[in-house]
Amino acid sequence: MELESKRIDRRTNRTRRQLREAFLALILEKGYDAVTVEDITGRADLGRTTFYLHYRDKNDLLLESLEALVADLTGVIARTPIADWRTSPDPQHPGPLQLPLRLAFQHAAEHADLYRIILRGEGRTETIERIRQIVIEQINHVLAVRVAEEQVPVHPTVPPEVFANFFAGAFQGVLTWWLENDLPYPPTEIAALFQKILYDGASRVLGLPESKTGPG
Amino acid sequence: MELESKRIDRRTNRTRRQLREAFLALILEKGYDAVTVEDITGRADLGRTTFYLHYRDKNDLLLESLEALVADLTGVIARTPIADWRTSPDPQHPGPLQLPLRLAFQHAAEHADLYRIILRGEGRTETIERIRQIVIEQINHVLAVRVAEEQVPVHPTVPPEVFANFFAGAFQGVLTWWLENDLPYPPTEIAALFQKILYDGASRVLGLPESKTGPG
Amino acid sequence: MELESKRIDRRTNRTRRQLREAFLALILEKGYDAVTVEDITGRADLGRTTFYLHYRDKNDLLLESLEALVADLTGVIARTPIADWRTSPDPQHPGPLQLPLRLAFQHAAEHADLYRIILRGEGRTETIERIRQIVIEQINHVLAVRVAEEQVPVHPTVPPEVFANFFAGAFQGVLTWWLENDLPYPPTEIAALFQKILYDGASRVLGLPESKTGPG
Amino acid sequence: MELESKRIDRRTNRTRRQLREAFLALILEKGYDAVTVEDITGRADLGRTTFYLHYRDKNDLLLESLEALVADLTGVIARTPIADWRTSPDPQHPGPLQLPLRLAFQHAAEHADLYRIILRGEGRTETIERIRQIVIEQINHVLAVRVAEEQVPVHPTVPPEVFANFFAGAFQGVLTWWLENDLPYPPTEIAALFQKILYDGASRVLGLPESKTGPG
DNA sequence: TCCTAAGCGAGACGGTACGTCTTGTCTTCCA
DNA sequence: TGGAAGACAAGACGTACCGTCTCGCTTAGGA
Repeated sequence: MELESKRIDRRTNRTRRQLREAFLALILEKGYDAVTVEDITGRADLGRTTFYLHYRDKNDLLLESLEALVADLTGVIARTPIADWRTSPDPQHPGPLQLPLRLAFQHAAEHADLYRIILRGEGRTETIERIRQIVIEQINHVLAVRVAEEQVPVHPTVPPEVFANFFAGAFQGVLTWWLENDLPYPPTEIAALFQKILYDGASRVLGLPESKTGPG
Repeated sequence: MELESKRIDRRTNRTRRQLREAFLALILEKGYDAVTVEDITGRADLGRTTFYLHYRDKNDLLLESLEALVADLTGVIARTPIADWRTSPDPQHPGPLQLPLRLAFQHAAEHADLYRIILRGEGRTETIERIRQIVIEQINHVLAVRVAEEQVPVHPTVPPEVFANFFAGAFQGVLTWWLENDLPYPPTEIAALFQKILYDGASRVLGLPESKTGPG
Repeated sequence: MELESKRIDRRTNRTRRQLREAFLALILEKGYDAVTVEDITGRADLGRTTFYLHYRDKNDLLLESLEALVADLTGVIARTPIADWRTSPDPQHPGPLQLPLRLAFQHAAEHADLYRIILRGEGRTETIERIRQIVIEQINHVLAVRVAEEQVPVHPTVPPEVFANFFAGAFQGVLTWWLENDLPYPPTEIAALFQKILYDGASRVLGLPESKTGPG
Repeated sequence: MELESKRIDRRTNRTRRQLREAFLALILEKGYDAVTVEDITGRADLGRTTFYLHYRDKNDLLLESLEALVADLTGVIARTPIADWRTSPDPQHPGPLQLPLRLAFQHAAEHADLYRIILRGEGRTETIERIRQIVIEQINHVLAVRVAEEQVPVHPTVPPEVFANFFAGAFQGVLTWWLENDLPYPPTEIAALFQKILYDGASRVLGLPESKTGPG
């Protein structure tokens, strides 16, 4: 394993970091499309050739950062015992994905710039789609677990796919707004607000007269 | 009115339409970035120069279509009496925006290709953002009306902005999924599903144990 | 003949004159290459289409003027009896081409702007070459006449072609200088100076010690 | 010296030579105006971009060659001792500029193609004008020296400027004819013919009856 | 006096060339 | 051996003119 990276020159890491940082800064300044390779190497004080020594193109460089970020997030979530997902951090308001949601908001707060880049769709919308898929998979997983393990009678008034995309979209919407407005609430709180709307529904949240149908 | 359009050559409309159609088709085939002006004029059987006679650049051409679409949608909604918004089409399940939501899904069904282009973020994400803003404005408008006219006690357990972005994101999420999967439900039905999740909340929809808190 | 120009609108002449004058003025201002058809019609207060109604292209328009000029000059010369060529206007200093030379300088004075344009090589060097050829033909004609009619023993120390090109070049050189310096001498005088150098030779004109060889 | 040309890629010289040669060949084939940059790079087997890497435009490329040529010619003349100008190569027929004239014809013979291009007025007439000015300066220089150093009584029957332009024009005329007719005489001989006409005058050369006026 | 052929303007259109910009490859040199 | 410098090809861009064409308006001269 790792055969190819035998003995990486110390400079290599430095160079790659310079390129990465220059690029991210430039994206936030001018937008992905407007940034040229020459901009990046200029800002990083490197020759244009050097860029191609490390990355195939602009997108390759960005993906490196984004992949790392995605990996980090999924790692953080994977390291929490699934038993805690429902009740933690707040056993008063149990709900599936409580913990992962909070962790996601926290993760976004810690890497706000990168998340902004992603959510603005800068890195060719693929990444935003990647994250969407991760969210959807987690939801499907949880839904499946509920059916299988918890013996809940399955009467899906709403097709799981619709629900999952509703969830993922709402999450993206709230997260984007939160980041673009410079985190007006702490991560825990925005996570709680999100869950309140999601689980209780607009009718209760807004104090609307209840619909006449039951839960399905 | 129409003072500025003195006396337009009859050919003009034909030419612009050809360009528009060629471009939209090409975007769906190869994606916005990969389409060159020469591709467009080639497909439209026109000279490259002619393109620049009508549009400043690729984006200008796309925006024309998108602006028209947005204007059409807002027109459709504006023409419905606001009194019908809550109770129609289904007085059994009243809810603000019932009608506009259904109209939006119907509009998307009628212009599925264009909506796909927009929701994939092809036309430089500005348009997707435009639509988001329109949705958010409508929501804010309805929330304001409720407070002002209906004398509902205002106890916003959730800040309106958070709710609006939740709503807009969820809508975008469901709409995207629906279009990318070739409209697996009729517009009325997907609109109903969306409203069920939104108004009733995930807990009731999925049959989860209710949270212990009331509506706010 | 002239069947095609049945009934020429009076405007036509006016239009062509406007175009011609605008073009010549513009050439003197910016040089032939830099003048566009739009420049011309703009200056002439006409539509671009109208230009092509009368001329095939820029060069065609210029040629019209130049052809007229050349025709005029050859006409003027042709109308003088060849018997006068040698001795008039100054019988004291007889010399072939005395009269045509003076007429040419006078003609240039009367149409100084057009001649400037020609001699600067603006109208694609063809015209300058045309005039050169006319001069050379006249010289050859005179040389031939001398040999044939005057029974002069032919001992051409200098090949006629060389002499003719020497002559034509010298003429062009003096004429150009004269026009570019705003006619510092009257036509008669510059013609006389030219002939003095040409016929007497630099040695006598400059007071150099004579060459040891005779006339040939 | 040469500080600016730090370290030029070896390919550069090769590339520039290819471009130069392709261009000159094409000018002789189709004329300056009809040659496009793509023609040049096509012939030179280079990319169009590469052209702009080395030259600003077509004219810039041509000027490089022409400047070099002019510099070479003036260099050749400047290296001859001025004492030899009058009597060499032929002390029998002394005359100012004898040597430079012969050198000029020889130079033209060695670079016939380039001279043809110049004399046809291809390179925007500036260069032809440059050479004219050089000739005129040399003549003025010689005339001034004669007056100052040789104590010749100054009775300029002909203004020096007129004489200089006569000379320059005649030289251009003979040179052009000589080149366009593929050098029908060796350089030495055409130089001698030119000087014979110039110094002896047309009357003696053609065997005309002498004018009654003396040299001044 | 009408009416009709022309001159004319406006502008769409295809085409060619331009000069610029960015990309990615490759080569050579330097530390 | 990593990096800098820079030549090069490829190809898209947006602009500038060109010459052609069509469409209507205006106007002058013959019926």
